[in-house]
Amino acid sequence: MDISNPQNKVALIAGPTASGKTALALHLAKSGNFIIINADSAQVYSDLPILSAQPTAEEQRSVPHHLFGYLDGVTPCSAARWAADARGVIAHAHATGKTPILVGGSGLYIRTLLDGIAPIPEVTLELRTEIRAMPVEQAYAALQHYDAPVAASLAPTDISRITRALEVVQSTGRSISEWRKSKTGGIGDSITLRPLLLLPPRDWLYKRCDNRFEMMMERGAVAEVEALLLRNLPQDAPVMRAIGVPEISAYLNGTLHRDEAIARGQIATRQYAKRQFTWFRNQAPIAWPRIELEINDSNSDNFETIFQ
RNA sequence: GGACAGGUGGCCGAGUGGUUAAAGGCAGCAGACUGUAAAUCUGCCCGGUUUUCCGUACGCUGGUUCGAAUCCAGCCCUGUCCA
Repeated sequence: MDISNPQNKVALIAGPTASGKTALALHLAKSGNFIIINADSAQVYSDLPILSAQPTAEEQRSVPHHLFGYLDGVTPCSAARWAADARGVIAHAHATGKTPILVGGSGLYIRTLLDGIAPIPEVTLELRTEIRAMPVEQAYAALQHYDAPVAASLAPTDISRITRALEVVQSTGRSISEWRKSKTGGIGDSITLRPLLLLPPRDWLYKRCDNRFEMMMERGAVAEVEALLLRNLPQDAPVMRAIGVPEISAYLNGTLHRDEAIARGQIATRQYAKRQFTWFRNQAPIAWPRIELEINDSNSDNFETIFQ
């Protein structure tokens, strides 16, 4: 245990996209010996600094930032992968007397870091690719055959969960529901968490989503997607489905006009914010403080209590 | 001025006499959520406190019919074409 940081404090600022997390974290981080750690599943990729709304290079220089753009788009991230990486960064921060601030909107990632996750062995790329190539009906039928109870618990249309359950039984010979009876790797019990959930007014949030996407378009999002497309990554790679990539791709290949691409990108952003809102509102521990205010420069200081 | 085409629920768009509160899609709202989660999926979605209930509804007005979004007449509006 490190004497300079006896409490192993970890701050967390979570909330939907465009809720002002990044700015708030940066603002608060400047007041002390902090580092900022990304907790967003799209901001991990180096291919999308603009479209995934990573802090600017300048911002990243003002305070140490970690796990932003640290993976190449060919490497799909996962909750477990990110959690392991975050664990390492946090341990190092604590060892050097710094307090990490986790900032992000990926609820599952954050939960995995804190609570751990089922210790399921890595699934081979071959099997995974094979299973993901299956149409839903076929995948569901296969799951009914290999793991009927889990199949029964899932909607026959839920391709994402069906394929995961299927790849797990097929590669380990054991039901995913069995695996899930245990969780490993969570650090929640060994740290002092200072969480803060940002759940601002909906109309304010949506306006910011709209503005943000337009700003991205003006600041190079198109060129970013253009470069990404040249890489010919698989369509289902996480980077390829980041908000804005499909919309801007459609614009680039002439399927959509610029205005339509923007409108759709804005809608996708808002819908995503909405989903995150629902996640944090209902999935996060009730004890976590919820801030239902609009975050801005004039009230940011009020949240310094998060670090006390 | 004339000829066609068309006006459907917030938007797009099916429906051409009853089984239609009106397919489907979009947007919106609510929810789920353990390894690609910026993913994936579910419910609601004209109004009325639940309903096999009531009201209102397919440009407007009137008509035909047991019954009309669907047929007829007139009017208004939109698009394309001819003048």
